[in-house]
Amino acid sequence: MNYIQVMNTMTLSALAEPNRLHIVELLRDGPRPVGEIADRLRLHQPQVSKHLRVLSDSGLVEVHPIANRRIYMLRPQPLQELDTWLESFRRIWEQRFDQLDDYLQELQAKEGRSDTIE
Amino acid sequence: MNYIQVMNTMTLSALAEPNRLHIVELLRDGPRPVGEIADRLRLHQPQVSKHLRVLSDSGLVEVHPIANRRIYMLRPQPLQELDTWLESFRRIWEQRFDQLDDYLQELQAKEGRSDTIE
DNA sequence: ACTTTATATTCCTTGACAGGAATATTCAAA
DNA sequence: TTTGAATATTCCTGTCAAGGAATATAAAGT
Repeated sequence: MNYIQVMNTMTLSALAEPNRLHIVELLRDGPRPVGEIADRLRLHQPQVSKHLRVLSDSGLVEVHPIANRRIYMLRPQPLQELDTWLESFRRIWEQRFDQLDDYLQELQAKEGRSDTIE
Repeated sequence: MNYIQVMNTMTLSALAEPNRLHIVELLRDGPRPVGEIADRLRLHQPQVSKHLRVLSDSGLVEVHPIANRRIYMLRPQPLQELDTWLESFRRIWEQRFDQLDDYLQELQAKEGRSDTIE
């Protein structure tokens, strides 16, 4: 079977915001409580909470409440899906240089085949 | 050397728009002129042109004018960079289950070390 | 019971961006 | 050199999302 890869835009738009991308990159080094994220990225706590909510809604992070604090941690799944989606492009990177030629041949063939309009 | 992967948000926000993502997924199958993209995705030509401009600005596609038409084609680079960026997360997917424990240990160590405020 | 600490939520304003409609540009064909 | 086909651009409008400021909530310490 040849599954057609369709990508989820929620993941992409969550990552597209620079501060959120930074948060994700920070969490790559391990789980962090909200306050520490705010400190390290020099953001105000409320904005960090809001960004974390978006990341959480898109499944990119999960929370672990510990006492007073809430520890945020990366969830692999969405990034793995992104990886799988990219997989479907890898084969193309190799044949790349033939693509345009192929298209042109296809085009010529079509026009040579008949003079009438398709 | 251990390069810290930083990702470009232009690529991500270009891909985050559903119609643009569809265009990219369509171009995965080969180069296409604007009109055909519009037909296949049932979009109006002007919007397609506008989306293609965004994709072009972010380096995701390149144009090849052929007579009257302009053939758009994927450029591998931005997707490859995305792939490289994801690479930096792969190691995490394995140690994942230890992460939270590690963090808690770290936390305990810190608190056990002294009673004074840091 | 308060007070403090950590985090989340709400309200407001502003800017970016997507789609629609109309128009401009470019090239080819007659 | 006018006409037509393919594509790009402009202008307008509405929507949505991000940041700031203030406030709410929740748990811990005293």
